[in-house]
Amino acid sequence: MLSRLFSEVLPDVQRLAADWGEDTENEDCKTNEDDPCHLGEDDLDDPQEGSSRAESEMAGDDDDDEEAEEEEEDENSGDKPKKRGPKKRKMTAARVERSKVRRMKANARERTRMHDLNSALDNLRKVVPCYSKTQKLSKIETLRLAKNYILALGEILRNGKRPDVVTYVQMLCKGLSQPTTNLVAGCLQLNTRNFLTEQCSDGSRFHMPSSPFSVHPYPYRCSRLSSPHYQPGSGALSLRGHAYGPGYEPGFPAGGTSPDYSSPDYEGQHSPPVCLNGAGLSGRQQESSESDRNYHYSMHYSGHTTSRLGHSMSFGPSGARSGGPHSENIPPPFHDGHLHHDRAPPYEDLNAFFHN
DNA sequence: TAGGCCATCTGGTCCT
DNA sequence: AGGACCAGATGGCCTA
Repeated sequence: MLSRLFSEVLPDVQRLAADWGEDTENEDCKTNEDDPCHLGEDDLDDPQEGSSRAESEMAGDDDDDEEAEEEEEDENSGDKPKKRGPKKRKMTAARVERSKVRRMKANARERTRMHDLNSALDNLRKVVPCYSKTQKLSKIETLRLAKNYILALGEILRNGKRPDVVTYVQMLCKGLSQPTTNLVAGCLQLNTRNFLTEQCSDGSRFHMPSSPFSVHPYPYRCSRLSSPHYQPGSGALSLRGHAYGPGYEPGFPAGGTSPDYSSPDYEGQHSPPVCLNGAGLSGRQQESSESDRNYHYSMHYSGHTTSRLGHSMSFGPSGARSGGPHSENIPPPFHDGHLHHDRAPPYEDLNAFFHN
């Protein structure tokens, strides 16, 4: 039955397709297997409904036959009043197939595009003050934090002096969600504490490192477990309303006790290194058991390693495309799997720019 | 279970 | 025609 129907209808379909300048021998259907854009390999395993639906449609000939039959009926129904306007192209079987293939290609492109976008976002995550491979900032928070970070750095450069930590954190956290705010505050606080112990022998005041981008001698241990002041869920580090809670250290330059950032040491210096503790980011904790293992959360500044500048400067609008899909122009040290203190954040660019 | 976040599909629009 | 981009819809996953 089906074969008879097929043999009767197919010639008409082929003739119609030929009338429209399309060849039913067109390799579109075959290209589904050869097309690089075709959903193959993992795509075929994609549990997404749409894909499976499209594939099931691709596999089914009955639908096409029905459509072809309908078209034949339409052709014969000359009694009906003709519609005005541009004649709508009939969906021949070939056109249906082409449409499906086009849709699948478009889906594949869209996936690739979103993957590129996400990889770019990942790279952005790595250069904003808080970064963790296991507890990623959400997309929107990453963008907000990046915007605030740029504004903060610009403000620092404009004023020529460094704000106190509280102000700095407030600048960074403007408009961020409470968990992210806590996170950033926790980062800065922990890092400040580290610098107090490492570089400020007097211990009375927070000081920025004397070198603009001094490299940390070792990766900071910034997990929640490493912070004796962190209290899970307490919101202790909230900057909203200056509710610092038990995590806040009185020795910080809050209020009017701001250090003398106008000292010559500060010329051209940038924001303090910050690191990420494992706490405070709600909803994104993928492997809580990893909190013990993830100590390499810090941002590290290395202004003297200008040899990396060339790599950093390779960031650009065309960077994402030049290396093909999923490949940003990121030098190897930026990729996951490296210790973060090996990374050369683009602060160097800023530094180099103002020292040229 | 509700809400947040995310990946994917999909159709529309604009541009080449 | 086809690609890029966008926004809406949908469903999955995770956490509080």
